[in-house]
Amino acid sequence: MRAVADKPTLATIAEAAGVSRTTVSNAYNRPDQLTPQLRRRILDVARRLGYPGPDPAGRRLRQGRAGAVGVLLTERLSYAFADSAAVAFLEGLARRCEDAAQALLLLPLARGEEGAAVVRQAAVDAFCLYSMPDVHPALDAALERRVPTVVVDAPRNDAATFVGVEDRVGARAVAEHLVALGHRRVAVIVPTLVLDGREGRVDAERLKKAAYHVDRERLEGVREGLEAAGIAWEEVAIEERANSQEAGADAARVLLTETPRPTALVATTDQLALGALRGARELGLAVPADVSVTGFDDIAEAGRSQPPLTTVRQPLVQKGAVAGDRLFALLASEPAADAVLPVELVVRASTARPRSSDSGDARGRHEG
Amino acid sequence: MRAVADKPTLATIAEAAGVSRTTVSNAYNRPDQLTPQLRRRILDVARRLGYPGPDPAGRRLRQGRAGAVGVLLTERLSYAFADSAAVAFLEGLARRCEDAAQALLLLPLARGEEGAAVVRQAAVDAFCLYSMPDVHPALDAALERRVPTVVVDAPRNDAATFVGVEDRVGARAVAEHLVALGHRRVAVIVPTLVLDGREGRVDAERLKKAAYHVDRERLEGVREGLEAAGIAWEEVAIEERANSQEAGADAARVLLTETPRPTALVATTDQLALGALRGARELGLAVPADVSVTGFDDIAEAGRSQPPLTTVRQPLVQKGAVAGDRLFALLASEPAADAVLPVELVVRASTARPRSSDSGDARGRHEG
DNA sequence: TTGAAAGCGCTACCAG
DNA sequence: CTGGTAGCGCTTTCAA
Repeated sequence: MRAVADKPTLATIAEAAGVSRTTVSNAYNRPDQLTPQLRRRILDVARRLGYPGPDPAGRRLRQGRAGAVGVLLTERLSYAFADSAAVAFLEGLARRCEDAAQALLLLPLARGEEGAAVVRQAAVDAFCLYSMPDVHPALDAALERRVPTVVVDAPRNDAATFVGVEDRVGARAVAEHLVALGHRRVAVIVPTLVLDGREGRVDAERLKKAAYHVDRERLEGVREGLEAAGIAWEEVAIEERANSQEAGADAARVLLTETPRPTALVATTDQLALGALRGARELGLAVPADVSVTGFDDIAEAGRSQPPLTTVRQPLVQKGAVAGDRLFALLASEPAADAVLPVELVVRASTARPRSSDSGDARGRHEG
Repeated sequence: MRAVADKPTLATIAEAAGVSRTTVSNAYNRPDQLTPQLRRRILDVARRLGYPGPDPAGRRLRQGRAGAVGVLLTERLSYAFADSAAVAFLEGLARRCEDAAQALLLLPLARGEEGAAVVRQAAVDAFCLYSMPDVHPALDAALERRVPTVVVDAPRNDAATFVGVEDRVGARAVAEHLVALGHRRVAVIVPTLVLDGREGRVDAERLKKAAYHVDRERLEGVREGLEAAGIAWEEVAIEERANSQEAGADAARVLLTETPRPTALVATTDQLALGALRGARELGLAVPADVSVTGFDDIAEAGRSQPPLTTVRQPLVQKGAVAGDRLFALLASEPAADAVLPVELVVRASTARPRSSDSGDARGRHEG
């Protein structure tokens, strides 16, 4: 007497239906290989015994394909969902996955060895690494798996196809735009540069430790744009904050209550910029009359804020779609070239000439 | 001579290192079971041979656990990422998954048999079904898997734990709020009710076909609130649109150019309501002076719009976290009771008394 | 159209 | 601390 309590398997059904395991398997996966009546009979037996269909684990092992793409997002998975840019990227990637009937395995990214273990054990055919820090155990673990891998934004790696945007070009364009308007006293707000999550003023040493390629590029772009106009980078105040609107507002409050007050705030993400807009308003400052504010990314909300945000548009959804294209090309053993997508300065109403009394930075020198 | 080109497996490494497969396995999974030197030697051999570590598929089969939770989102996966409410839900769910070191397998939801196949083949330990239509092949496929399952929002099912919110209560509160302000001519905007994606005016027949429990509940709540004030439900105009701001603006333009013009627009999602705000503005109508607008969900943007949106707050992130709690309780063979989370009417600046000339619906009768 | 045999790559168990 | 054995549940030949 066999134990009825055991979970039924293909063999259970085969025996109960008086056919071979092959036939049961075919009933599920190749309906054309057996008569409809037999198929029906087998499926009925399966239902009666509570058989949930062929166990994916067995099939996976046998077929050698997982049917899923692994995704590593920046750092904490839950943070990614609070970041419009990451979500828009996922939207694009998901479109391609839908077309290919592939699932998206989002991996939780614990710091340290544990995070690496999750990646090593992930049942995936490929990896998509989105905006990861330069060094991270999970990153190495993914690369060691030697499956087709696409890196989005960072870090660039010989073993993986790269998809990114012209971060530096965009940031420089923002700086040049402000300079052209006559701004000389510019302050910068960036998302936390290092995994320690520290917030506050960024000094040269801290800058060197910046863990994300994207942050470094955008800062470098701003620097190029300002220095080209003869503005000393060392004197530009940089505040780092968690990448949220609340934090952006806080950074703006800090920067805008310093003397001399900056005439322009360059945030390297729209989230921070939208927060800065609010922070300025809370101080009773008008944007752009009292202070100009710029962002980066052009998330949907950037075009709807009051005032609408001057920012750098990067094709977020398209970036996800391109990453998906590259991934599936790789999976099909086709070549997948790196892609660097163009950005575009979008001038809206959050930037304007500084008040004439504010232009130049002479007063700043006096008070400094 | 064995083919060197073959992908290395545990056995390959074991042979090359002159140890058993067990020992190699232990080197990866139970470092404390062998001397550091031996472990190091084995790992070196593995690296040299390009062995990417134990294949997850084999382990899965052996251990019987997948290490992932399957998620089915509404309809198209890519649409979900464009829906702030769904994204906030995912944020909450992701938090719990991180804590449990479980991955999130997002399944692409093709219509028809193909969609069901994806679900049947998904390597997961549990399912979370988020706001699915009443009938969908993938839904049945998930339930047939007989793994722990949590249904969020809909459809309620005996085989799964339910997590939802007081949709009807919230919608009724909105209607009562408007009625209390003196509104009599109210029009409604809902997301597309049926999977055919049709947009436009909703008649009684169409209403009966509504595929989503949430939509039905919210409409029912509005109806209750209006009828309690003696407003005839049959005369309330209902427009259905894709759940985007653009579509909401379009619906508002249609409704607000009809005669008599409604004095209040009730949208059953914030996305639609935010669009309606814009639609009204584009017609040169002031909110709330000329027309009141309400939403549902209280997504982040609802508090930042111009004017800030009167809406019903549902705890989106918390809903995801609770779903995760239930899921992991189920996985631990613990009881997991249904949860219906409370909602709260949040009155902001998008609602006000109608102009005195507009109050009552007498004029409407004349013109109709 | 059906069935028998042969593993896919791994880990749990138990004996040394 | 190490190794041999025995499957996990499935699909894919190939032969009948």
